[in-house]
Amino acid sequence: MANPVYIKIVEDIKQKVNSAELKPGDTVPPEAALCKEYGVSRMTVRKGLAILVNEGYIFSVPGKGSYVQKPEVNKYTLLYDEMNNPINSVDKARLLEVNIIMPDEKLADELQTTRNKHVIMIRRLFYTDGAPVAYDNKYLLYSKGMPIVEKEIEQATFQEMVSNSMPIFALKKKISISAQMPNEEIKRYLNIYDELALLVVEQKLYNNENKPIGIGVTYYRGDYIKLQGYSE
Amino acid sequence: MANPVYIKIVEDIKQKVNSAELKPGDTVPPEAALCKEYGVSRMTVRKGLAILVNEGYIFSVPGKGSYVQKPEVNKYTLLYDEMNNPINSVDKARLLEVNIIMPDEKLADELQTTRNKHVIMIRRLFYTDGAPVAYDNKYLLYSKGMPIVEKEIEQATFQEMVSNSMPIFALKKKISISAQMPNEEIKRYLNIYDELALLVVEQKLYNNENKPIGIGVTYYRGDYIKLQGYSE
DNA sequence: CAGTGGTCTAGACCACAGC
DNA sequence: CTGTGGTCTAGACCACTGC
Repeated sequence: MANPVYIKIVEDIKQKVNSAELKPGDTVPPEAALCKEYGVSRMTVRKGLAILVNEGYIFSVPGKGSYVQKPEVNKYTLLYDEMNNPINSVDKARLLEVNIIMPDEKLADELQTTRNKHVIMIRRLFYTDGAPVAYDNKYLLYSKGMPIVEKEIEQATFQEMVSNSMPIFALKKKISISAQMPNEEIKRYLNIYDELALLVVEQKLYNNENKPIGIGVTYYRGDYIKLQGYSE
Repeated sequence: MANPVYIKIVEDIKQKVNSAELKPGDTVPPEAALCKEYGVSRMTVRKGLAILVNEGYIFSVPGKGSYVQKPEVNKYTLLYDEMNNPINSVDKARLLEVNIIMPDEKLADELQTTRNKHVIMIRRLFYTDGAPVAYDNKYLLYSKGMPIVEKEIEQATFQEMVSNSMPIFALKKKISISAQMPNEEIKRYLNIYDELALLVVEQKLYNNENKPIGIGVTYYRGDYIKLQGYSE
């Protein structure tokens, strides 16, 4: 028993929850009671409860007590890297086009900017074993320090493209995943002759004031990519 | 400034990280220094640092110090509910088949069971506005207390199917997402006459000893579903 | 050895719930 | 009012690191 006391408290309560001895909505014994039960000071008990709060097992209401939380059954941790996925990896990227453009109305709207502000457009192809596996299209609000040198852009992930002008920690991202059929242009780029589905991943990057700074769509050959996630 | 001191400490350090004044790998000032700087006791400083550890900003090494963490750029929180997604919801489910079967070798292997153990097979269709939008296929290890009453199964999510026999908190889940073309059977079920891609979501459920207790695959019409996630 | 973080105590005062 | 959780103190001892 090298474990600290608060870990014991955490494990005991987890076990009670997992065995349904404590059900969602039930009250956890008050801190004072746990102090007595384990013969420890209140700070030690609170450290244990803090861990349970963090892991989503319980929540506390000041003045009332601590309660067993309803589990968040629909939340998963998804691992997504533009150029690496569990069944395949991009080994080469080729720049099709990089341009500074004025956004059309739809794009200006999505980026919460105006039509007279510069936007960098990047179009790339990703390759695995010499074969094109994904078509990638990004739009970035132009700001100083951005890489517009082709060499720098070619192999960069979305994060890396903006990280020159802002620290990566301040980035918020949204992602949305869907399945589509390829249009003629994408069929050409990805050498698709038969029927093949695309996995489409849209990314939107925001700064820490929640202003969008870039959007991107990557179209993956369905036989190339598999995204994976987990919960607990 | 109604905020407690430790929140102030958290915000100050976050700001330093976000502004690149502290870069990944840099040392955070030792606790004793922060105590002096803020004129508070060590426990208060430690509470602040604990939050930063939890949020992935820093990590601590006993005997050495605390360091700024490299951000986990590839982790997203994905919201996935079999019957609800951001652009649509299932309003009706129809049971195609429920059966107790003996698994073939591949299935027995995936469920880490043997071919003489009972497995429940469930096949369903999900509907939105009267039209079929997804075909769902699940295999559950049979255990006592499981719902094999058709009424109960029809509208149940994967979690709910097993929650009678085990508390939902003890569930671990893996999910994998891909895009495929429908086969003839699925085309029939989902009324697909043209070219339409499927978004395929595989789920695998484990108990808290990491033994698989069920696997399921749901085939969604690509024009029906969009999965969404976020980071930060 | 001194400096670091990890654990823990035995108090304190506060704001808030509910009676 | 009592009981609850939230914040905070001023110490303590430990194990580990690096010199």
